Amino acid sequence: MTETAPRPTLEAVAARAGVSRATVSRVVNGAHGVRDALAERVRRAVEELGYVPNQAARSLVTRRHDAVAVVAAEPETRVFTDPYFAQQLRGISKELTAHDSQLVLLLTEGREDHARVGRYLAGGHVDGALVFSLHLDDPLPGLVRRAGVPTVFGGRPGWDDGRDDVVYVDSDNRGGAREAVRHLAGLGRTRIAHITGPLDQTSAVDRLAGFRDVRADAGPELIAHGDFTPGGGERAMRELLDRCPDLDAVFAANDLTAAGALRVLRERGRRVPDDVAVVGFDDMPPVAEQTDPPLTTVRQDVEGMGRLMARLLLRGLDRGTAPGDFRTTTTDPPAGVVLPTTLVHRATA
Amino acid sequence: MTETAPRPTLEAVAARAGVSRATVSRVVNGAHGVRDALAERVRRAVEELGYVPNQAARSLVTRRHDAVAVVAAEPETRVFTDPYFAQQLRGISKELTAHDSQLVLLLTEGREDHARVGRYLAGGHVDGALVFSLHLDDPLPGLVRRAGVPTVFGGRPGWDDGRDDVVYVDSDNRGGAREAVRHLAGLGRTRIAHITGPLDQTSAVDRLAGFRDVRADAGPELIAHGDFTPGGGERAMRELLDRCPDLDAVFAANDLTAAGALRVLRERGRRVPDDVAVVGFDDMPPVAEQTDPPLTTVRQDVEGMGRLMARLLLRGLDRGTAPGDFRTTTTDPPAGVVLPTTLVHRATA
DNA sequence: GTGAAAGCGCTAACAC
DNA sequence: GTGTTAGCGCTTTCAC
Repeated sequence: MTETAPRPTLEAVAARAGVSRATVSRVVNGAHGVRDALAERVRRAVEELGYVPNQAARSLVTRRHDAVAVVAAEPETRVFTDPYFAQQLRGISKELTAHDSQLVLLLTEGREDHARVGRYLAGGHVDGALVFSLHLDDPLPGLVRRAGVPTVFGGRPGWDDGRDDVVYVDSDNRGGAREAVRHLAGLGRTRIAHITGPLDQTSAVDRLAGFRDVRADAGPELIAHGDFTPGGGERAMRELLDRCPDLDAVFAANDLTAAGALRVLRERGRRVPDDVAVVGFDDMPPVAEQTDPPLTTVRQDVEGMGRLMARLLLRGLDRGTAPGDFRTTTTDPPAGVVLPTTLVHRATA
Repeated sequence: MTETAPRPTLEAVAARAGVSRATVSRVVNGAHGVRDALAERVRRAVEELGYVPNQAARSLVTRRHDAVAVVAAEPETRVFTDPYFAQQLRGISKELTAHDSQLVLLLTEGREDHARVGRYLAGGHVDGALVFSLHLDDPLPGLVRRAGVPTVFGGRPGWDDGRDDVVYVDSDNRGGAREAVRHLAGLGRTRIAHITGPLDQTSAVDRLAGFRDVRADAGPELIAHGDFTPGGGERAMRELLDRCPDLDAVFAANDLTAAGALRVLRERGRRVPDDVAVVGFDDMPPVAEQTDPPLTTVRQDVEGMGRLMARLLLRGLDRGTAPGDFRTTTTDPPAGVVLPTTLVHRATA
């Protein structure tokens, strides 16, 4: 893997093809207005020399990089075990590929990583950034703003920064939650409980809000806090059953939580959905379809969210205007795009 | 996220601080030999202007990028669901961070991605690459070689390319397998079977070789092919039991395979380890500890492998010599580094 | 249509 | 110690 051999430059190709650097540049960049014969000669020289443009030199003058950073906090390798993230990334990847842009994944594990990522972004390696602002107090949003890189967020960011020109893509967490709870109510359930997600994430906050929209009168005994994990779901479900043995429905903040809740319900001898109906959120295939019984849940199009994030970013870049400037354009797309959710009926409600 | 404001340049900082560009450069790069007073003035100017060095310009002259690419084939989002990969990545990440180098994860989903990744690597964005050569026929190794970037491989690459200066880090798959099988033999087992991994990966090939080293006389009826998944393990185990109902031990090519095998053994009424002893490979905590009974398995230090890969690459870069050149140096570290494995005794053997 | 020349922002000799 | 200067490899006016 040695090959410290000096790469050929534009100059070398020009010499070999017997043309000027300008002409080679035109051919390499697919510009028009170069006579076919010449273009062919240039292409052959490129081929023979194995010429590859030096991106640093190119970026220095064009200020474009054809690369987009995806910044993800990676606490405890979670990013890699979370199918949610993988799906979103796949959507992003597809869109960027179509645009011939390179995806650069930047992981942050700790505070010291933040500085490095900040430098990387500000240093002009990428045209823009896609950021998952996982928590309300996440330093990432501030960091990318300071880096001055066009950015689109995945999930509504907390109001940590005062600006309202933040571009983000989110699911209709609140609306989806409402639909779930209404469905439960429509089934005739009257004592509907909610197991929340970690309330330092807007998605969890919004789902709780949706629950409250429909059950404004729900007492605190019907709400238990989870953390988006099965373990959290189990704990919360036990709490709920202890406080409220006669509950007849549960809206869990996500599928994993619901899976944990189902386990506890079975363990306590409650039949699902006869005694207690359950609805989840996410519709992660490996989870929702595998629960026993299969989970009724709110589906969000995670891959679509990823794709849309990338599209918004690229669109902004193409216009030569940062995404944040959308609102000032005539078409005026909203700064935040919220994707609809759909209720998927399976066996638990 | 607007901020199309032009970034300040070295020039601007120099002007503000009333010094030359060279001096600013020295201060910014932490060089010695700048009088404190001046350095302080420069630092203030940097601060006030919010100056961040333009990496493209810097790389253009230094030919360094302080970034390393990790190239991973991502078939079916597998990379993200595989704890093995996550662990390795964590090791890499730690080492790079310590060296103040940025990790850039390049995912490839299809053939068209390969060309883009090739361009990215050859385009001079990174100082080196860490590549997981998953399969024997993987195009990635050839691709990075053509890109001419110093590279270290994770796992022994197949002999697809004729060069022997390939640097790689691997576990002692063969030795570990031998130890596993010897342990089984030491238990007095005489009909020891093996469930292989996918034989287009060298790790699977090597583990099979280790098995054969100890049981050269094992007939083909004692070997079944798996694919490193629980499902494959189940299928292979059924085959083995059908062909060879009296087998008394199984060496599975990895933990997931072993987990599948255990399920089938239970289903068929075989007691583990009394009737059939089982040993796995990997010691992935979430898998090996959770099987019923807990799995005896061969542990490999995956995070350590990742760390070592990064270290080898960085060491080569620091010397100004590509890793492949190690063999020509006096210290002469081997091109391939093989990490030892250890047998972890739990309940299945 | 093609070439010449002027930089993009930075570092590294080399003078002073 | 500090400044001056010459590029790194490329794109892009602007002449021809």
